[in-house]
Amino acid sequence: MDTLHSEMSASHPIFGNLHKELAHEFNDKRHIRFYKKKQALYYVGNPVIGVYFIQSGRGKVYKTGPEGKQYILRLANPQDVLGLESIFNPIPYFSSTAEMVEEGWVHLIEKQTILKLLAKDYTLALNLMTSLAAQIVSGDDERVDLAQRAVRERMARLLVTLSQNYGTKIKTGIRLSLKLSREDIAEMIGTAAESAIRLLSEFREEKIIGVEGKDIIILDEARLVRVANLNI
Amino acid sequence: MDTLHSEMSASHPIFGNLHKELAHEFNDKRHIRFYKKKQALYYVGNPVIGVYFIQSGRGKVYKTGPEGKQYILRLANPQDVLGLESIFNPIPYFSSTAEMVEEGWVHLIEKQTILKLLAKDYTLALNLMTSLAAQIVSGDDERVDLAQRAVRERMARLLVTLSQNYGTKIKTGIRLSLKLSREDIAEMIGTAAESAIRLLSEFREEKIIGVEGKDIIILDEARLVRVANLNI
DNA sequence: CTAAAAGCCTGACAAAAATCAGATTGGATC
DNA sequence: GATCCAATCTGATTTTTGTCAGGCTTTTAG
Repeated sequence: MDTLHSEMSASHPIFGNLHKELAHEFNDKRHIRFYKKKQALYYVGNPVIGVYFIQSGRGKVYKTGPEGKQYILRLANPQDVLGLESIFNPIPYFSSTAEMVEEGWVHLIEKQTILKLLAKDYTLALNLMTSLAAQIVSGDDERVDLAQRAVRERMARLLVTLSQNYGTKIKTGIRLSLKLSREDIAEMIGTAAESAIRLLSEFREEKIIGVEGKDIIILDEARLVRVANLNI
Repeated sequence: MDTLHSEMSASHPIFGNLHKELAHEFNDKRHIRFYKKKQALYYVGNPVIGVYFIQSGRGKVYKTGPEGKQYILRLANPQDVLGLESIFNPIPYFSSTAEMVEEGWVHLIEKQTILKLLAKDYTLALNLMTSLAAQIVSGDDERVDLAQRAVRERMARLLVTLSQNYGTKIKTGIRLSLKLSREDIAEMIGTAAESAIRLLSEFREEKIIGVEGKDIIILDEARLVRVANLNI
């Protein structure tokens, strides 16, 4: 099957630009597996095995707070790598849980494979550090948002970010076909599901977005950016 | 002067364990400078020059939110390195601002020095990734806190964390001699200064802490941990 | 197909925290 | 020591957001 034999793309932000032989070694060492929706890649507290490369489908990484409520730290698209922070963290257990939001094929790359290749190719180290650094910077931004912005702003900002990363242009605007529940959306901005629902209804009444089942259509992106109060 | 000629410790989490010759090269390439209280090491948006190693004194790293209010992302002790996430972030500008809270000596290690040494010693890359990963994990924890915990819990948690990292044991408890204003404290947990003051007064009435000027004495750590609702 | 469950939505109310206003203290400066 | 300015503190009020309760709709499972 095609999916099983595909090589890692040369232009990939982490695994691209590696020496030919290393790239091949990488491909030999991968374990590939199909995950269903809601199936976990790894659980918080479990021993770290390696990192997960999403070939198809979508994942989410979350932590559970004191009252048992999830907080979604990041979403993962095809080509994204999950669990990086855990393999380098001194504590050898996963610091979060990852599960699929949409089913798909996922490669497991074992920790020792990464470490072995790291020692051989300096490019991989640089790529990994770049990826980790980007994760820190976006996490820092989100912390400022959580600390200082109202829920309405955070929701607007989330929709803007999601539409940039996962949206597809259609005649009337930008379509978001993420299979996220209202609860998931609420958990991405740290609010109650009811508040998230209310806000989406408000945005709908204000003609900023349209809703078609689970899909959200961004109708007035400029307005949304204004609500998000982003100074980009 | 002693301070100027000290070598980087062999046991340092980032610069320790390097090959002898590299360690020496490192020491040659450092720029060392004295910074006064409130003096900035770098500003958000400025081009990245390198990373900053705190030899003595204390620093804080912060971002400014939409209403001009600061959010303090992390404090830095002697031996800590600031600006790592910015030198590997693809965008070549600092993503935050860093300034001294207490005066001290700080080494600037230029970006190209780091990159050059990285290519030669795989240990440095591992150390750096470990440091970045730890930063991600603690940032993730704080995001969950901001999203799901009440201000009172966050304040308790902050005091616990600060006492662990910066506290000194005295007869009556643990003394925190950070020169932080109430506003600074509020900005570390994302609340208004008034709320922070009120909470500290509450804790004082409840005999959980004592206040002597800017110093805070943790009188009842067990109780504080309970208020923080930490499941460690 | 039908029942049961899960998810979505809305209103009413309660709680948490921000804002505003003013009083008091403390430290720096002359 | 007297004065000024900033930081701290407290109370009153408003705003925001969470919680609870109930109805409706869509999926899922048998």
